[in-house]
Amino acid sequence: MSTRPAHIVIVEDEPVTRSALVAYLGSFGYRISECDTAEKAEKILAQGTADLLIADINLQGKDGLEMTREQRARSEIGIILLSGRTDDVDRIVGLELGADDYVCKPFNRRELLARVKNLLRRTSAMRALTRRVFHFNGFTFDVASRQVTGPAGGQIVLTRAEYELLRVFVTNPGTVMDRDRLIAAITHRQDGTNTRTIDVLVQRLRAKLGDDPKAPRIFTTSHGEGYVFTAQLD
Amino acid sequence: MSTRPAHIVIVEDEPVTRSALVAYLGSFGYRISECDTAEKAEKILAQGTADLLIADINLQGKDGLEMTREQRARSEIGIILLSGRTDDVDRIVGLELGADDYVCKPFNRRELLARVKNLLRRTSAMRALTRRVFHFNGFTFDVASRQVTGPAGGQIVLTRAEYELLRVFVTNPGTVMDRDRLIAAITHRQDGTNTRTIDVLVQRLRAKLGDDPKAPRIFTTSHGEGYVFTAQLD
DNA sequence: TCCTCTTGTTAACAATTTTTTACAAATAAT
DNA sequence: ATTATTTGTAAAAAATTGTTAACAAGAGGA
Repeated sequence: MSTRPAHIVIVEDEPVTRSALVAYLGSFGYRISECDTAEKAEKILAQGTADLLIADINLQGKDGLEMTREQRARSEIGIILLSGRTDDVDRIVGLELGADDYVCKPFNRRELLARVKNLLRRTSAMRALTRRVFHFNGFTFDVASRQVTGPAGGQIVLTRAEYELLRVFVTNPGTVMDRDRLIAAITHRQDGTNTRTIDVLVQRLRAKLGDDPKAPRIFTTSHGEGYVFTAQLD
Repeated sequence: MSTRPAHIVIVEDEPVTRSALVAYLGSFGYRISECDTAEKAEKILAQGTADLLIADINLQGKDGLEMTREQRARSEIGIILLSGRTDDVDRIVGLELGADDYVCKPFNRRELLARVKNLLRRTSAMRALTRRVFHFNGFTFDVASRQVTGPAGGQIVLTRAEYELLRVFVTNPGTVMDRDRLIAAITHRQDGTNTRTIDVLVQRLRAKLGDDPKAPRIFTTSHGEGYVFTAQLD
């Protein structure tokens, strides 16, 4: 079965270790995104396409433990922590935060690969089942079934692009996202899609959810930057 | 979470370690079955009710590695291996056989508990995928007998291709699958079958299960990509 | 074998969705 | 206030999908 390769995000600020990881795992056909800071990794994770996160526990700025806490709050992505120290406390804290595994450096590549494989087997099954439902301004958005229910209770049918766009917004509330990022999240095409497509899609979402651009409550325009989801999620 | 407690099978021939494990994990509400040999454990595992296997790697007779190999061939149960030695080779072999984790004695109880929790979170999702009878939107789909029963109770007869297609959908809920992948799943031919065949088959499935493409609840079109099964499995 | 029936496949055209284009309206800067 | 830039909207164009119908390939029976 020729299914798409798993997407692994690697966060490691030590260049040697990082490139070794990227090269080794990449050679097994995985799609790899490499980052040197938590912030860059989170941009990629926000798109919701990643299957596995491999993060160093000691990063400049936000560290692997903090990333684990934040990711676990919002997704069921697989998490493997890397650490230079063999510290019992660190390891237990990481695992209790929800990291699936904790590997100490220097690690054996074959062992890491085996752990990656086993974990991906678990998460690929999980991803299909996790049900995520968002509530905002009286609307209900079920990501799995792709259904939106309005305040009055009626079904609101979204097209694929509208659904993808709403999913990106809802999973990144309060974050201004530029058109390029939004396009990357919704398009299935290779070539460069016109950024104005986003404006049209936002307009259609606004029309379907009854949001007025002059007094926006859900999708707010950030002039010169992009759009933000400004509804309160509850 | 008010579901039944997870069922953990512990195989350890050293009485002290075993009773400590049983007492500790049992105190967190798990249902524990304890054994001192692989053979006794397999009798329990054969019932198919277990969620997690914790096995010592060095047992009299059949050992933990052999158990891992055998269990992995037939089920997706979670497996944690225990070992007295800190042996790289043993650990890698265990992981490559499909064990989810490998813990060296003497282990920290809190760490083991964290690993058990994390793994159970993964396997509970997975168990749903190895199901052979699916329920969704009032329908019952028995994969083995190829029978579909409608909400009203009547039998719905599927053709071979329709059955294969429904099986692929139901075993990959929430995953957008392109037409090539769906064709590969339903046809046994090598030559290039027209991808539009899928559209026609999806249409026929929709007709038989009463799904409206304009407001889909079961088979959702992902424009430019393929189709997704978006019914909630329960 | 021939016929009949069922299923799988293809083709054609209608309907829908996505993307582009064009222009009006709004915003920010000079 | 004027200008340039950016966004909102509508409508057309391009791409994709829904639907129907017809044809082909097998299966089973007379």
